Amino acid sequence: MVAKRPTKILSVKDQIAEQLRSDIISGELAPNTKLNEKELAERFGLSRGPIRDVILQLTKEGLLISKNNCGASVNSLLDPKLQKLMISLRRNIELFAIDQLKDSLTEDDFQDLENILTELQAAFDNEDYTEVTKVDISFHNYLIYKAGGDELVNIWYPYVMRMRLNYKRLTTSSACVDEHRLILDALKSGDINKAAKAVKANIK
Amino acid sequence: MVAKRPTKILSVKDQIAEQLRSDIISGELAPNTKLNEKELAERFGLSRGPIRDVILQLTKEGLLISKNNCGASVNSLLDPKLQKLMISLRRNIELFAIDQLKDSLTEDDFQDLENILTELQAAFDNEDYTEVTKVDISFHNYLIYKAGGDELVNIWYPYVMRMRLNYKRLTTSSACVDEHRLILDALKSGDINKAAKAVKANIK
DNA sequence: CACCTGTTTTTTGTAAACAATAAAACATAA
DNA sequence: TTATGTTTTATTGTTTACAAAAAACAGGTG
Repeated sequence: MVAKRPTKILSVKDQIAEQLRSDIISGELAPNTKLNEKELAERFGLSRGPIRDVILQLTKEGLLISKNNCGASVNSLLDPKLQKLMISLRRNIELFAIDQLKDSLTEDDFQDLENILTELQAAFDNEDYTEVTKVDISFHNYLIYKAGGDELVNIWYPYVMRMRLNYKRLTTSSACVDEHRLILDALKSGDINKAAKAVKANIK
Repeated sequence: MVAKRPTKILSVKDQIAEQLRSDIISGELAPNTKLNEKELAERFGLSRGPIRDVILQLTKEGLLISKNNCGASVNSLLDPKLQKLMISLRRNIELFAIDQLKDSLTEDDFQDLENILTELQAAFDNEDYTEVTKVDISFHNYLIYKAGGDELVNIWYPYVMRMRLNYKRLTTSSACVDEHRLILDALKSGDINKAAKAVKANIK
């Protein structure tokens, strides 16, 4: 049998979560917007059960905020102090990942990362900034997962999402692509310090 | 009207979550134990709905691990590398909290913290180590909440719980009380550096 | 005996009805 | 007009029933 890259199967809930995250990141769902379970259920053609699960999940990720018997709404922007803390925490995690990956990245990995960069550039060219954000995240996610699996992704992901809330309008400059190019090239050349520097420069 | 400290009202789900956390921390629910929704529902005298919510919540906290259509089980111990990372992250958060609290702690706060220390000592004397853990956490939680509210607590809490999994059997030494005493005294004297040092020494 | 295959059983995922709580609208009295 | 208390409405929390998936089991085949 041919070795095939496993195609990612997403559960219903994961797909809905993904969609809501996009809506929040894109600004379609502005901070403090109240989410109505019934409406969401109708929108996605489901019952309220799975919707409630997704809401709980996004609440734990910090994108939503829920109060007992009062429903959930889109969280507001982070206090600047907390945002600085989060940047520091996320850097800490990503630098850890880089360090772990020192010698374990294969040619296949580099190819995957190259492909992601291509997608990133394409998203820019299409001016699809929601997609840019998603691809950007997927680049980092690739490294984080490779370094620490689901466990590490789970502690990292909330920071990324929470921070994105604060950067609604991504600086449209394609500096984003360049920054990730720097990271990838440093990794390819095996220069960990350079990679670490590039990562630090990218997370801000 | 007399100023009264607001009594904490816990939702049904929060109480169940609390109980399950205790069971996991105490070791009653060992790593890799599979949780059955129906059994849990019967144990707590509820239907499966709220139980599922709690399971999802504890999964996000890292105490449980869930797979689609396969249920949830108690998470296993952290890889030592990841544990080191988590210690570093948690220190980062708690040092931030100390820094924020520099000038904002009141006499009431100090009294509250003193009371917690008294509870901690009492739990030790009773050799109720599950309670010790809970009170220990509540001490830190007090500071974290004071410094950054629910937002900060939410990013901090998972680290604490996840780390506790690794320290099943708390070193029974009452050094724990002393360590927290050091933190509190440093805070009282307004010596931030000393407080920071004491916190670092306590998180390990 | 190992291995595969189809069936039964158990468990989780989803849907829909019901109960309880909170928000809103309204009426009443100071 | 404002404040308070009541009724109505809307929304969330919970239960129950049903559908789908996974696990356990049994029988047949090499």
